Amino acid sequence: MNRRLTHRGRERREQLMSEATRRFAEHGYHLTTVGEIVDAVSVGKGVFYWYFASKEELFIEILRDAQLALRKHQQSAIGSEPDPVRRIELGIHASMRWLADHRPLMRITQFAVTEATFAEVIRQGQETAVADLMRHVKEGVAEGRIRDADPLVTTHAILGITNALARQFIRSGDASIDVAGIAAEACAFVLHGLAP
Amino acid sequence: MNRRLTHRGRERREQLMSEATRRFAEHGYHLTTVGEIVDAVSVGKGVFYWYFASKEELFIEILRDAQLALRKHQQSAIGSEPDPVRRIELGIHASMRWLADHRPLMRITQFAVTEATFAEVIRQGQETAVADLMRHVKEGVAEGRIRDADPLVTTHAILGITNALARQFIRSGDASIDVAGIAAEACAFVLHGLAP
Amino acid sequence: MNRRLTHRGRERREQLMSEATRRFAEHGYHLTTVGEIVDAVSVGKGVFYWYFASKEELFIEILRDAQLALRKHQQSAIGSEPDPVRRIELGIHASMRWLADHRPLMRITQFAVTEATFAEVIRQGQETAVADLMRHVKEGVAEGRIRDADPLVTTHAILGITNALARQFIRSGDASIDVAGIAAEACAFVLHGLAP
Amino acid sequence: MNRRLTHRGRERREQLMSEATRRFAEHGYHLTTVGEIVDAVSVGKGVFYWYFASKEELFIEILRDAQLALRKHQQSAIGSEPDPVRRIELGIHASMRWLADHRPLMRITQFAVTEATFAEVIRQGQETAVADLMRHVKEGVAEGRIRDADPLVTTHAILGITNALARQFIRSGDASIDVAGIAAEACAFVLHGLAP
DNA sequence: GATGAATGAGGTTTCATTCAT
DNA sequence: TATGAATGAAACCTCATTCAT
Repeated sequence: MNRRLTHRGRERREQLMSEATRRFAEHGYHLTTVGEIVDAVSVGKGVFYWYFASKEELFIEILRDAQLALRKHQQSAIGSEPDPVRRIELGIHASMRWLADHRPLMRITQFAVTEATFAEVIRQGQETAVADLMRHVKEGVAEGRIRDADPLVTTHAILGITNALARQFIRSGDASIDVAGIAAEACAFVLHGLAP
Repeated sequence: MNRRLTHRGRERREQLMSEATRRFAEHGYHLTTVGEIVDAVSVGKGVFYWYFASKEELFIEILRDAQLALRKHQQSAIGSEPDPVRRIELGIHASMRWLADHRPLMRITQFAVTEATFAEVIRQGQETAVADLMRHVKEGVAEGRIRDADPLVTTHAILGITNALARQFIRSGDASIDVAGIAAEACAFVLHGLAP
Repeated sequence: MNRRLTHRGRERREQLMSEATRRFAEHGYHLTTVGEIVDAVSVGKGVFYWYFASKEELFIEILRDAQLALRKHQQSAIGSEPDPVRRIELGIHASMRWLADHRPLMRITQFAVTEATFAEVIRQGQETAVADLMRHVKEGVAEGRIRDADPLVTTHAILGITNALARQFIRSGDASIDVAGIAAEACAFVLHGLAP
Repeated sequence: MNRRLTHRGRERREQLMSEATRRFAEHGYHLTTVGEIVDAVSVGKGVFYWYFASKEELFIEILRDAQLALRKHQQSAIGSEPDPVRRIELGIHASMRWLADHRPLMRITQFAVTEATFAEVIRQGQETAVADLMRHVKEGVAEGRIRDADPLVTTHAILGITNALARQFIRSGDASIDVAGIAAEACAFVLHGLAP
């Protein structure tokens, strides 16, 4: 499946990926058929298998790309900010922004979490995300800026809030949503919890 | 499907549901076949369709039962506690306990979230859960015990933390996990966020 | 695939096997499709997979049955004949008779020889056939009734003649062929070669 | 497909044929794909169809070439030997030698026998081989050197032995096999059968 | 109540062949 | 000559559901 592609080939491939992404997001992996995808792009079925080894492999590729892109977006947002707490805030804002800009990928990832087939890919992505974030948490604890609790739990709590709010408030296609506002509320909760 | 069942009939039905629950949790909805379920219970396919209108209906029933049971468990744990913050804590502990005791149902619910087919059922359950919790939050805000932010967001943040930690730390079959400890950490984060 | 079958079920299964045998013999394994077979029997595709795990498994079953049946036929023809040379003659006659009566199975076996997929099954059948025949050959050599050459080669030579003549003279559907005559000529050649 | 080819063109063509021969011999006709062949030779699919009208035509060409080459080899080995029995012996030796030197072609021929598609080609080759050999047999009978049986049957018996022993003892890639020895045993059997 | 049998649309994938470049 | 891309029929197989017994 590592073909050398012409310009036209690269375009086709991306066309198929984007159509597949849309449909996977809308109906999930199992209810999306290869037939639908190729019909939507108006090509024969063979084309699909010219560019992708299988439906599963395509899904995994989409998934990996998404994880990579989100991470890159976070890193570029955080830059070289020295304050660990500030880094966490920047990360939350960046994630929220990216998820809002790539809703289908958000849904695909959420779906993949529930399928044993993709567990390994998800696990790797999670692991990286946790490692990235936990670094900031530990540093914050060391500097006395963050409550001294189990950093792994703290990390998962932060991720949990971010994802839950993203899922709830920016899942739908409604573009008018105040993404920055949601991110700000997430940050506030992360920083203070329920404390008034 | 509202049959009057004999004693033996009720047993069969429950046997099928429990087997289905186990398999849905392990392989997901789509990869679990009716054939597998009836084979595992050693009955013919006709039996399945005697008790359930369809695979989908069965799944929905499992889902509804789970949501109901979790809610009951929470309510009985909260009792008539007057302090809203304390009620939230009790709710978190109860949820964590119940999820740990019903891991397959936790996984099934997580799966259902991603399927359009079950969106409505999930939405209803969520709505109830949010309403239940938000009552405490609003009361806490009114009493000045809780930071005055959008109560809906706050509610989802609390749910997000609870679910994320449950998913992460209670998902596996490992029975030796310190459920109460996880719940306590969740409460701590909910109450203080990162604040030291 | 070890189902308990009803009477009707057993009939269906045999109907499918016999239709498949006919077609495998006529067009070979690859050019015979499951669709053709079930259409010829006027059932849905699922029926095929209810009775057989796969097209390949069905083919193997036909093959094994054929090998077994031919061997039984040979053994019952040979009975307890004490003379090893006579046993060989009886075996040749029996083989020729059976092959003439089961032409499709003859063709299927000949086809299977050329497919790596079925090599193992064929090898086992061959091994048994060689062992059966070689016993007579060795005994004949010991009694001075058979030329003292490598018994394995001698055995394969006898099998080679039998199969070649069967293939050539009784392959076609022409029922008027003098099977016993062919068998007699095969025996004559086996006994004397070209010697006048 | 009767193109005038450049030198390089002829080389390409032979390269494709030799790769195809190898693969047809190893996996059979149906399981060998045009894609595999062109990939192995590192050319595009178009090249294949530039040199050959179809996969089938290619196979037939390989088959015809093989039959022709074997026949030439036999004839040159027999030369102008006057003794018909000796000619048969020389033919057996030559066949065995050639088959040992061209194992893939031996396998391809054996496969082709079982496919209706190639029946005609095989029939023609067989016919020629039978005619060639039968001439010697008839002459031998006329000279009283060969038992007076149906010459057609005798001819097929000789071919049957030769092919069976070749198949059994020369099929594998094992180069250490005593080809001349096998041929000698084949001749012995042909000359005397089982007679001591 | 219960079973084995049957359905058949629909799933993923393959592959000989053709075509535009 | 040569390639990558495209075709699309057809292959094998699955499975929710229904039905006759």
